[in-house]
Amino acid sequence: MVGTAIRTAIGSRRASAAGRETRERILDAAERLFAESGYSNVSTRQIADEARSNIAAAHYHFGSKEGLLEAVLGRRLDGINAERERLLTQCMRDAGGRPAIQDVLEAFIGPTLRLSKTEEGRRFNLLTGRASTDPNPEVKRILFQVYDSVGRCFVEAAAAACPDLSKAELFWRLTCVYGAMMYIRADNGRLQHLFGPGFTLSDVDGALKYAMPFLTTGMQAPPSAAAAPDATPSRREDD
Amino acid sequence: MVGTAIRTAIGSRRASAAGRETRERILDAAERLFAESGYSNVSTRQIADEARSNIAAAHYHFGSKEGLLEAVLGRRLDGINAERERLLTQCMRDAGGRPAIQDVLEAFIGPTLRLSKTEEGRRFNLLTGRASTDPNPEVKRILFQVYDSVGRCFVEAAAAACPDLSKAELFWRLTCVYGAMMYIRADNGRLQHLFGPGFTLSDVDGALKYAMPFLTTGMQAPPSAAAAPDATPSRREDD
DNA sequence: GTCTATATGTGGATAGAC
DNA sequence: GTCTATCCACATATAGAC
Repeated sequence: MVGTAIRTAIGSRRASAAGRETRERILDAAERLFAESGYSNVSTRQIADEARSNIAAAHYHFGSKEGLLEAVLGRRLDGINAERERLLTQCMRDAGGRPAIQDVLEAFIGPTLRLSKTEEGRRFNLLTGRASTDPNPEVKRILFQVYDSVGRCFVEAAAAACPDLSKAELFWRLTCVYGAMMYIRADNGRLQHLFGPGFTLSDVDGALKYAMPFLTTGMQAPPSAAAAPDATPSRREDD
Repeated sequence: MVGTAIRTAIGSRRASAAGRETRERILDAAERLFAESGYSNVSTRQIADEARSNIAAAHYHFGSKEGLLEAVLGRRLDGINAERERLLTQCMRDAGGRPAIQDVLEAFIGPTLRLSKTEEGRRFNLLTGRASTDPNPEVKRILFQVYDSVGRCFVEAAAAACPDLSKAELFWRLTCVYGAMMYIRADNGRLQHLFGPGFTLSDVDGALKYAMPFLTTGMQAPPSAAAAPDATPSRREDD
């Protein structure tokens, strides 16, 4: 509705020690509360209170609640996603355009999973994991924008790593990969509830040791057309 | 906050043709709107309008917005989850306690994926997929309650199908399975956006043909301890 | 840049007529 | 059972003093 909010406030911000501190406190508070309760369930009031500031300051710095979410995401994702793209490009180049799928998965998923080694990183993963299925159009728009570039790199690299998969099969397999990655990040507690105490999705080593091989093996499954029951058993056209 | 809402209204409901019609119209409207926008982003007013009724009627029949969500979920899940449990129990029994993992996955995931064959089933999957990462405590409580029993059946059957996996490894693999299943249901449009037109998660045949084998193969990966780099290559203790 | 006070809208829930 | 009218809490956003 008010998409044309005052972005000038952001552009005209100049170095001011006190100002930057407030700004960062608001970002920290927003990140924490968005992660805990979800974008739509948190008010700018709560954020301002948590930041020991007030609503007006939040609007002064970020123009709107939407702009605040954008800033919260950009603050961390700009760096993370640049690294993921760099790793993806590099493993493509190192392998002469035919990377191993485990390297591609590691480049795309590894950096995000490892975020959970710190408490604030874990919180940020919770935020993005929950946001990934948020129906709010504002949230969707921002996510599509922030993840578009790295997502394209990933699909391209995965396609190069699995040249004998049809585009349809790649689509479904990468959906499963995305799903697993986001579910780990969103950490909804379902499996912990079923498995009892002692199991946690925040265990980065467990994720790398157990989830990554699951996904790698799944990606390496033979193409479904060739694996169909009673179908031509051995002939395939490439590779 | 108001968890002790008037449940008597539900209990005291007796057969009344006009009443039941209104009730069903409200459930239909709530299901549609919850699926579209998420529980927290829909007001009871919108639901009442969509049902060509009013807020008071919704509160009369369901006591609260929370009670309404509970009824929306129960209406379909009671049947679906009973069927899933029946299938899981059956494939355990048929295999003498050692079922094939693909049968377990099919029993647990198949019935929900096939819901998407109808438009209203697809909408319902959207609703539950989005709800699965909803941070709202009301939503979490209801989901845990509605899925607890079938979830335990599934974990038990999966453990029986994969006896050589440690509990930790099973935990992580089933997390991946859950993640893929929920991501397909939540259908956030990310992969369609990256793959372009012609690809859709509503394609039930595609899901069964491509996603299920991915998950089955992942579950069948050798245990990670034995698959560790440069580790003992062939000796394993069971099976 | 930061605040208080406020404008303006909408949320869930209920009272009470019919 | 169904409705209108209403209570009250809280949302985003802004005006204007400092």
